[in-house]
Amino acid sequence: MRIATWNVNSVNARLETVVRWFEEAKPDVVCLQEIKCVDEKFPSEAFERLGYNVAVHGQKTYNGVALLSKTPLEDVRRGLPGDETDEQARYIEALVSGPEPVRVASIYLPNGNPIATEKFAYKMGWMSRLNAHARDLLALEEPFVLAGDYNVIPEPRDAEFPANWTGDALFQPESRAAFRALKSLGLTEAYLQADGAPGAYTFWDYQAGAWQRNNGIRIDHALLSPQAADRLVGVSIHRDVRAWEKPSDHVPLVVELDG
DNA sequence: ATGGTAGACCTTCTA
Repeated sequence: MRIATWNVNSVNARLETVVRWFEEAKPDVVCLQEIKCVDEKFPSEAFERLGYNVAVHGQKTYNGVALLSKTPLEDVRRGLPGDETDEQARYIEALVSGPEPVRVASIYLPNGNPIATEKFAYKMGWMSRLNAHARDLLALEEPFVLAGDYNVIPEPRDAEFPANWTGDALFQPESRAAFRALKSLGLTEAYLQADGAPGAYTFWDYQAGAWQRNNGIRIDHALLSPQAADRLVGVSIHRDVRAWEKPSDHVPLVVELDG
């Protein structure tokens, strides 16, 4: 089964592009981020027409995440546990049913810029809560995939111009350490399993000709539980989508699991 | 050092 993650930068502004990609890539499960709409404005019918079940955790104007699946979504959880006062819609998780069920989460980790503000503190707090939740999920000893826009550049090789990101929340030592800490819990980064080559970027800014200059970064990631990692067959980045008409600034990352 | 673009929405915020 193919599980994809894609920050679409407004699902309604991007609908034509998103539907086209669904038709071409035929993913089984998709984690969307930055849908930028409330639940009622999510274009569910467009995806249901393609045979997907839909679960949404939306928000007005900002953020918003969704899960789409060919098989029914059960046990849906909206919001990252650990802070009842957090109103930002950045996490949705569900059990993807089927002969070999997989729990899947769509993650939109806070950007955190500028550093030295409450935004960076929020990012670090969010990563700490994600770590705690991942520990809880690992205790279940089930296959699960945490996929999304992590807003973390893990290593210098994950940026075309790493020096440009000095002082940016995406490349701060604390952000990178928190990402490493997640992996240290026993999660497998799908990327490293299948493709260790540098330059495998997932984001190119709209500004300053970043795409034309290949000024990209790798910030969309998929972390797998041991039970999911055992089923990992491959990973691909749909880089060509960045050159389509009216593209998102992110491209889809697709993880293939056996079964 | 600045500004460049995109989206939601209404004037500025987020990225």
